[in-house]
Amino acid sequence: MSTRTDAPTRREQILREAARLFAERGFHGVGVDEIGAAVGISGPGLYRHFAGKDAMLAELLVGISGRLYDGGRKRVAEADGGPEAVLGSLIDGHIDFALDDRALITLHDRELDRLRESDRKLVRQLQRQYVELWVAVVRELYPHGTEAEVRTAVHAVFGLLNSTPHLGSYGAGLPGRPATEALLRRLAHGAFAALAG
Amino acid sequence: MSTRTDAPTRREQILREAARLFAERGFHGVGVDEIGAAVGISGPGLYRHFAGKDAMLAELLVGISGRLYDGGRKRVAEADGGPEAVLGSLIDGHIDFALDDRALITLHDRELDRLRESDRKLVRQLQRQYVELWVAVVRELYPHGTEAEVRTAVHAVFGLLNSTPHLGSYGAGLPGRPATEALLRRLAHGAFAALAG
DNA sequence: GCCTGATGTTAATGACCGTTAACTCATTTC
DNA sequence: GAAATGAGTTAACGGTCATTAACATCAGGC
Repeated sequence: MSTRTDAPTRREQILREAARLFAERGFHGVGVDEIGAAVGISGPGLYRHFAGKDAMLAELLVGISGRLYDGGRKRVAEADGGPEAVLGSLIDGHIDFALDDRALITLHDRELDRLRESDRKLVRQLQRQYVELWVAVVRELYPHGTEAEVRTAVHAVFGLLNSTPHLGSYGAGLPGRPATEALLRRLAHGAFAALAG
Repeated sequence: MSTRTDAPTRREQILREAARLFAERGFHGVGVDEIGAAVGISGPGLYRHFAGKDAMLAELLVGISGRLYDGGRKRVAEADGGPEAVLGSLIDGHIDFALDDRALITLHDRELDRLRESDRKLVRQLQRQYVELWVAVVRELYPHGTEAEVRTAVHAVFGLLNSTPHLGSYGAGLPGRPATEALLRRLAHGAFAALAG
């Protein structure tokens, strides 16, 4: 439980840069030499820290889905004020995540199939559990929707919240961070409200 | 102007299979031999129809953005009934597209940077023009929003509508096609309605 | 003052893969 | 009916790239 003011360890540096590069140019589009260069060492030097390129991707994806799920569970447990408050907290958490870790968001649904069977299973299970958190609370709020409908709606709202990485190409003229948060929050609530129909 | 009951030409076969494979495993993840095998010829045979693997991707991406933009323009021109009707028509069109061409949707925002500079520019320009169609009508409907806000909201709704490819991994238990259409339509309208604040 | 382990380095290896070469075969064209 | 053209084939080339080998450096612990 360190206070996280420590200097980042070499492994962490590598993971961060690898995430950035993978998100920019895809897993296959980035060479180990490039990743090495990004942290000031050269290609094969990485093998002192990771078993291979695949291992980096695996650690990134497992880590991200785990953090997402844990964060969600915590929010479900801690929010007080009924289902609306829980859903609001889940939305806020996901927005933070989407804006903080755009690179990982991109990776998360782009490179999943590059993983070994076992890792892929693990990631998918974490994803599914995270979705279940949302589905449970949304069904509580809008009980007349079918399970399938609600699940699809939750995925759709994820798509909405995860849309910010696509804005990068548009140069300037974006709203600032707090405005974007507020906007996404409003849109997500609006979409769910339409479920009541 | 053929009535499109013709047998698909070989080029078209190749493009369709290439799109499917690229979407499944990424551009770099698919070999030319595989693409060839999918249409019953072998790797290098493809070079009778395309200048190279890159050319296939380029044709797919330019084609898709072009069709999207043209469809949008047509709908803006033809819809009657004021901005709400136009927006409704744009949403319907995008939903059709997202459900019909999931593979291309996936490609569209995943492999854009594999293109030659000139093709990439063209695709981006078509994308931008398509977005502008939406931004114009949404601003008409919700005039108090800033340009940046509206643009971000439009992108977010694209994310929402394009979310269906991510559902594939979830096996059965999805709503049927018409139900999915209706649901996405409702969610999109709900999100935009929240812009009014 | 050495030994050891952690962390790098560069050079070599080997697989994969896009592309080209050289050649075959059927079909159309004159 | 020969010539040309279109559509394939297999074999070879060449580059890229992850991974491994072999070697270097340098910190601490004893």
